Amino acid sequence: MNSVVAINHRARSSEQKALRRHAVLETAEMYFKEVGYETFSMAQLAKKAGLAKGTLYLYFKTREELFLTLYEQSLIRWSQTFIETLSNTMTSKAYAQSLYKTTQADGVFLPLLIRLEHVIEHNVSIPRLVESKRVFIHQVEAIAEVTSSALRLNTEQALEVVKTMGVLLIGATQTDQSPALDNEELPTDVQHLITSFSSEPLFTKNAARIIEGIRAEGISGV
Amino acid sequence: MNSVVAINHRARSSEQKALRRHAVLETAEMYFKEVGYETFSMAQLAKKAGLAKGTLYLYFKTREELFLTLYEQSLIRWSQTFIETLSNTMTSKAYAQSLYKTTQADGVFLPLLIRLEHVIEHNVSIPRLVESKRVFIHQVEAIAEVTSSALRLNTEQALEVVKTMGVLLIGATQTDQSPALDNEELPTDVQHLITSFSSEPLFTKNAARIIEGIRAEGISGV
DNA sequence: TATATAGTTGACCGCCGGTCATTTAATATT
DNA sequence: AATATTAAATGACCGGCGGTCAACTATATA
Repeated sequence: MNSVVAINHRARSSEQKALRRHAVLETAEMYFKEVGYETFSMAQLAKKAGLAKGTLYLYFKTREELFLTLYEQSLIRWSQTFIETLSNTMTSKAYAQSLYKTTQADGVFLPLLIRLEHVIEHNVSIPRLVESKRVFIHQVEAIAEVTSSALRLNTEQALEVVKTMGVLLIGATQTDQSPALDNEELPTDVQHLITSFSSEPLFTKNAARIIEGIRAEGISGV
Repeated sequence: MNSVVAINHRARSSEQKALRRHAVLETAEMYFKEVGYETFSMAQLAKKAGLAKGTLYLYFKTREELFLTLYEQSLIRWSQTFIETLSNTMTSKAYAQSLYKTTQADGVFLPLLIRLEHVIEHNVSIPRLVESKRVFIHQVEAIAEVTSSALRLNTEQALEVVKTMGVLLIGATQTDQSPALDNEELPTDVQHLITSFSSEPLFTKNAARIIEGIRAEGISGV
């Protein structure tokens, strides 16, 4: 039940506070993976972390600032993982597949990315938002640099690819968020619709089209 | 305050009930345009509609079923508008621009589309969900048919274009959902980021790339 | 006018995110 | 060792949420 193992009693030094904050984030991530964004409650998190609800608000101003922190962590974590999968010469398809696969493997990144702009950012202080955007800029630039050599594009093109992949990813994985209707309670026409919106081919096919489009524009000088 | 003009007293016939339901939906749409999805409350809606809260639940099982209905209405409305803008021979760019412009013009369609799969569909009965999916299928097919002649693509290609445009639209307009920070309280690097994610060029550029990609695949027989 | 039917109501429920006076553990001072 | 000081932690409390349902009452019928 109690996931706060680092500190048993009061956190006094800033070091101890950082540890406690970290422990809360770990518990929150586990809990989030269990129940998802909408069901996640601060009272439940407090219980799971072995703290009182009020204590959570000593470490995070709002529920959304907590989620923004989780998002940042997952963005950084995923970026590193993705970059490690990139080699010096790749096809657009291989690039897109690796991007898709690594985002899917991280159980936190995509669900938070999808909710970032229309939910999470709306209950967060402006300085905190600015800080988060800067983390985003930094990660995008890091990915763009490796993308440049992976796909043999100039810096500008690589940057556009990375930004566009993010956009496409959000759109393509939207369908994965539908309620799980494992059983065969759906009529065949609707089942067919759902399979035709399968996110994996939807993403990889169009990612390749976009990358090739950007590459072609670079050649012709558009 | 009271937007229910059609019926002053009890709705007894199924006709009157339909009228009242319709009046509630109209009030809900106005109210939604005012405050958006997260702030929208059933108690406030009841007040604005001049009804008791409990009465709303005679016409809609849940808040989400109400939103699903608003979404369906806006989908149908937008589809018709969009189809009317299509001519028999268009460039990919003109097609994409018209699609973008018409969705932006409808203040309800996009905000609900974005929340459809990960919020709205999760508190809705399965029969109602199936019904909604069928409306979606029908609209997609109608748009695909006109798209086919507008972009000179075969049926299959046109269908893929329409589905993909939806995905891209959701991704590209994500940034528009960020909190409005009109003033100059943001540092220039973050401002630059935001403008570089401007949804209009993001959508139209990549829409054109994807359409041309699909067209090219058709020619080469991929 | 009396009765039956069914549309409407709003007090009520459990739970939410968030607050803050109070408690109390850990440190500093004597 | 005893005491004073500090601030981390607490949890009762707040307003508001989506949703429910016994009671009420407007209307149609007899």
